[in-house]
Amino acid sequence: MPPLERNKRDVAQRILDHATKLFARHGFVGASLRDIAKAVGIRKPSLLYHFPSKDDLRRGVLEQMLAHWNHAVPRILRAATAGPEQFDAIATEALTFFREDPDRARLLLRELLDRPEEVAPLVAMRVQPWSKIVCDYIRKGQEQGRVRADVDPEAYVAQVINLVLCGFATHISISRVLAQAPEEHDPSERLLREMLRVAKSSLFETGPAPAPARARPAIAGGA
Amino acid sequence: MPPLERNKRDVAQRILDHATKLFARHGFVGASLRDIAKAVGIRKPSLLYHFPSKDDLRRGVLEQMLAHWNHAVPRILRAATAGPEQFDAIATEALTFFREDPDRARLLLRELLDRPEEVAPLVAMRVQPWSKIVCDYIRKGQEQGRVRADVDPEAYVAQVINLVLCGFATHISISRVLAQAPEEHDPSERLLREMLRVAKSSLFETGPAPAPARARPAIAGGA
DNA sequence: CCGTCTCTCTACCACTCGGTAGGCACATCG
DNA sequence: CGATGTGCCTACCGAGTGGTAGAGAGACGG
Repeated sequence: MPPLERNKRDVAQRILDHATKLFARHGFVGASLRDIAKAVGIRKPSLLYHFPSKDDLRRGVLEQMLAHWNHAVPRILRAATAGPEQFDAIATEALTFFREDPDRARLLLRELLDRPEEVAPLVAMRVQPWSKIVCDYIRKGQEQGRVRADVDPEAYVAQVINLVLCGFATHISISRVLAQAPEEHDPSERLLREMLRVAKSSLFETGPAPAPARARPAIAGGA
Repeated sequence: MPPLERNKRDVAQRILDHATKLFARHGFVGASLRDIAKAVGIRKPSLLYHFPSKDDLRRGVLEQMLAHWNHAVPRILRAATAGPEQFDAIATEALTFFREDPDRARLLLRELLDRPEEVAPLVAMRVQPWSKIVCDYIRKGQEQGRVRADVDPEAYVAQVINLVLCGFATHISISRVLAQAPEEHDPSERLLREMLRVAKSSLFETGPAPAPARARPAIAGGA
C-alpha cells in the first residue's frame, strides 16, 4: 500500500476515533463537525473530504464499533463452547468489549435512544449469533437441571444487555448516586462484580456464594 | 386562585409536559424551542415568557419528574415496611413510576448521559432514602439467612436501577433485537417479567421456580 | 371608563450549524 | 520537466438556533 493511501486511511481512522468519543460524550447533534475536526487537528472541510456528510460520519462510527464487536464475537463464541464453566468465560469476553472503551456503551445507548428504527436492526444482526448460542446454552442447561427452569432465555439476554449497556454508560453517575468515588474509565470494581453476580445468580439455582449455614450438594454451573 | 393565574399555571404545565416528551425523544439539543412551542400551540416568545431560557425549561422538566418521583416514594416506602413478602410490593410500586410514562426513563437516562455532574447529585438526593430502606432490608435479610450472603446491597440497587432505566428507555429497540413485536408504550410483558425475575432471583437463595426434581425446604422470601 | 397588568404575538438579532466553492501546496508519474 | 490528482485550506452560503424588542389584545381594579 503506497504511503499516501495509508496516510489517508490514517486520517480517516483518527476522525472516526475522535468522532466516536465526541458523539458518545455529547450526542450526535451535540457534537459539531468543527469540534471533531479541531480534535483531529484539521479544518472542517478537510473532514468533509473524508466523510461527505455528518450522517456518513455517524454511520462510519457505528459501523466501526459494530466491526469491533464482530471482531470480539469469535473469542466470545470460543468461550461459549469451551468447558462446563462457560458462564464466567462468556461474561468476561463480552465485558472486555465495553471495558476496552466505555464510550462504546454510551454511543450505542445514545444511538438506540435517538434512532431505534435504524439502529435496532443493525445491532440485532450482530447480537443474534451470540445471543442464539447463549439461549441454546441456557435451554440445554435447563434440560439438564443446571439452569433455573424459570429463566426466559431471550428475555434474560435482553436484561443482561440492559445491565451492561446502562452500567458502563452511566456508571459515573450511578456511583455518585451511591456516594462512591467514581473512577476514571471503568465502573468501580464493586459495581462490576455485582453486575456479574446478578447476571449469574439469576441464571443458576445456586450462586458461588459461600452458603453460610446449610451445606448443599454442589451443582455444575456454580463455582 | 383567580382563573387568570390558574390559566398561567395551566400553560406552564402544558409546556412542561410537551417539553418532557420532546426532550426524552430527541434529547435536549435535538428538541428546539420552536418545536416545543408548536406542540403546545403557542409561539416561541410566549414559551420564553413562562420559562426565561431553554435551560430554565430543562431544569423545570427535571424538577417536575423528580417531584413526581417524590410523590411516588411514600407508596414505595409503605410497601417496603409492610409484610415479609416485601419484594414484589416494592418492585411493583417502583416500576409503576416508569410504566406510567416511559419517557421518564428516557429523559433521566439522557440527562445522566449529558450532564452527569449536575444530574447525579439531584437524582442521588431523591433515590437515597428509598435505596437506604432497601439496603437495610437486604442486610437484615442476610442476617436472617433469607437473602443471599453474597449480595452487595448498594451495588445491587445500582444494578436494579440500570435494569429498569435501560429496560424502559430502550425496550422498543431491545424487543427488535430479540425479534419480538414491539408494543407501544410498555416493555412487552415478557421482558418485564424477566426483569423482575432477574432482580428477585439474584437476591434470594431460591426463586419462585418450581424446582423440577429435587425438593428443598422452602425459605422465606421466595414465593 | 380608564389605567394597569398579564399574556401573546410579529419582527428581528447574533450566532452556530452542516455543507460548498475554489484555490494552493505537494506528491506522483509520464 | 510538466501534467495530473490528492488532500488541506480560507471564505462563504442558507438554514435554523436561542433569545430580545416592542406592540397589541384582553382581563382586572379604581
